[in-house]
Amino acid sequence: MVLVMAEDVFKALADPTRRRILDELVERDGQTLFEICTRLVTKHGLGLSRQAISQHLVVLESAGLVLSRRQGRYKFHDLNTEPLEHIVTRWLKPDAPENTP
Amino acid sequence: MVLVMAEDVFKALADPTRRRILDELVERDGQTLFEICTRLVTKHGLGLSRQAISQHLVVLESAGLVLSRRQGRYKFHDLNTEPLEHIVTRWLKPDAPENTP
DNA sequence: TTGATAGGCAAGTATCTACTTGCCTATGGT
DNA sequence: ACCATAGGCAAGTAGATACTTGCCTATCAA
Repeated sequence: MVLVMAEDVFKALADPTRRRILDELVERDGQTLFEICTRLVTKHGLGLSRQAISQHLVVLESAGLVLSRRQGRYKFHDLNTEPLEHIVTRWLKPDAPENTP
Repeated sequence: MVLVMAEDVFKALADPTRRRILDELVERDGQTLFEICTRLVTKHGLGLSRQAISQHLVVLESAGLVLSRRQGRYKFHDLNTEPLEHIVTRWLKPDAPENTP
């Protein structure tokens, strides 16, 4: 497993296009780059090139928010919500029961 | 109440210095700009000007993560964790977590 | 093989963002 | 009144970031 800093997670979430990509993967997991591209363009009206999406996926992977598995000439992308569950509790007061360590 | 977009919250959290400021406010609420400045410098070794911190506080306020109350020539800053509780659940599956492996 | 598909690499650009510097206003103490 | 403190405003700058364009490799199907 690759060591993922909270830094990377926050930076990955800072971009609206990357958040859209996560939205896409929540709706349908295991999409390829081209699938994500076409769905972002058609459903959200984003006029972005394939490379732009590809670079966003690299950022999301570095943050651990997306896991990819190669299969032939296809590369499928899966959402990984595990990094999301820790980053926010950092500032939540320990009075809430779900935040107590 | 000011309308706060999720966009602003994510952008506010993207900067490490702003996250440090939130850490400071978790530890001690109601600090002034100068208090935050000195504590960031002494405790975290950040060599930042007062204006830098001031501008960060503006961003945090716009995101709704910090609430400020003016009192004479002092302006006290309080942490508001309310925006943090919604932004992450966006990508967590709506059904019960951790029960479907 | 050839050709089409899926994806990656690298350089260039344009915009954004964090930070500084200098000057300004307002409040409180003496 | 004076002056120090607390903070804000605005312009400028250096670096980061999102996006494009062009070319390249790899896989599969005919």
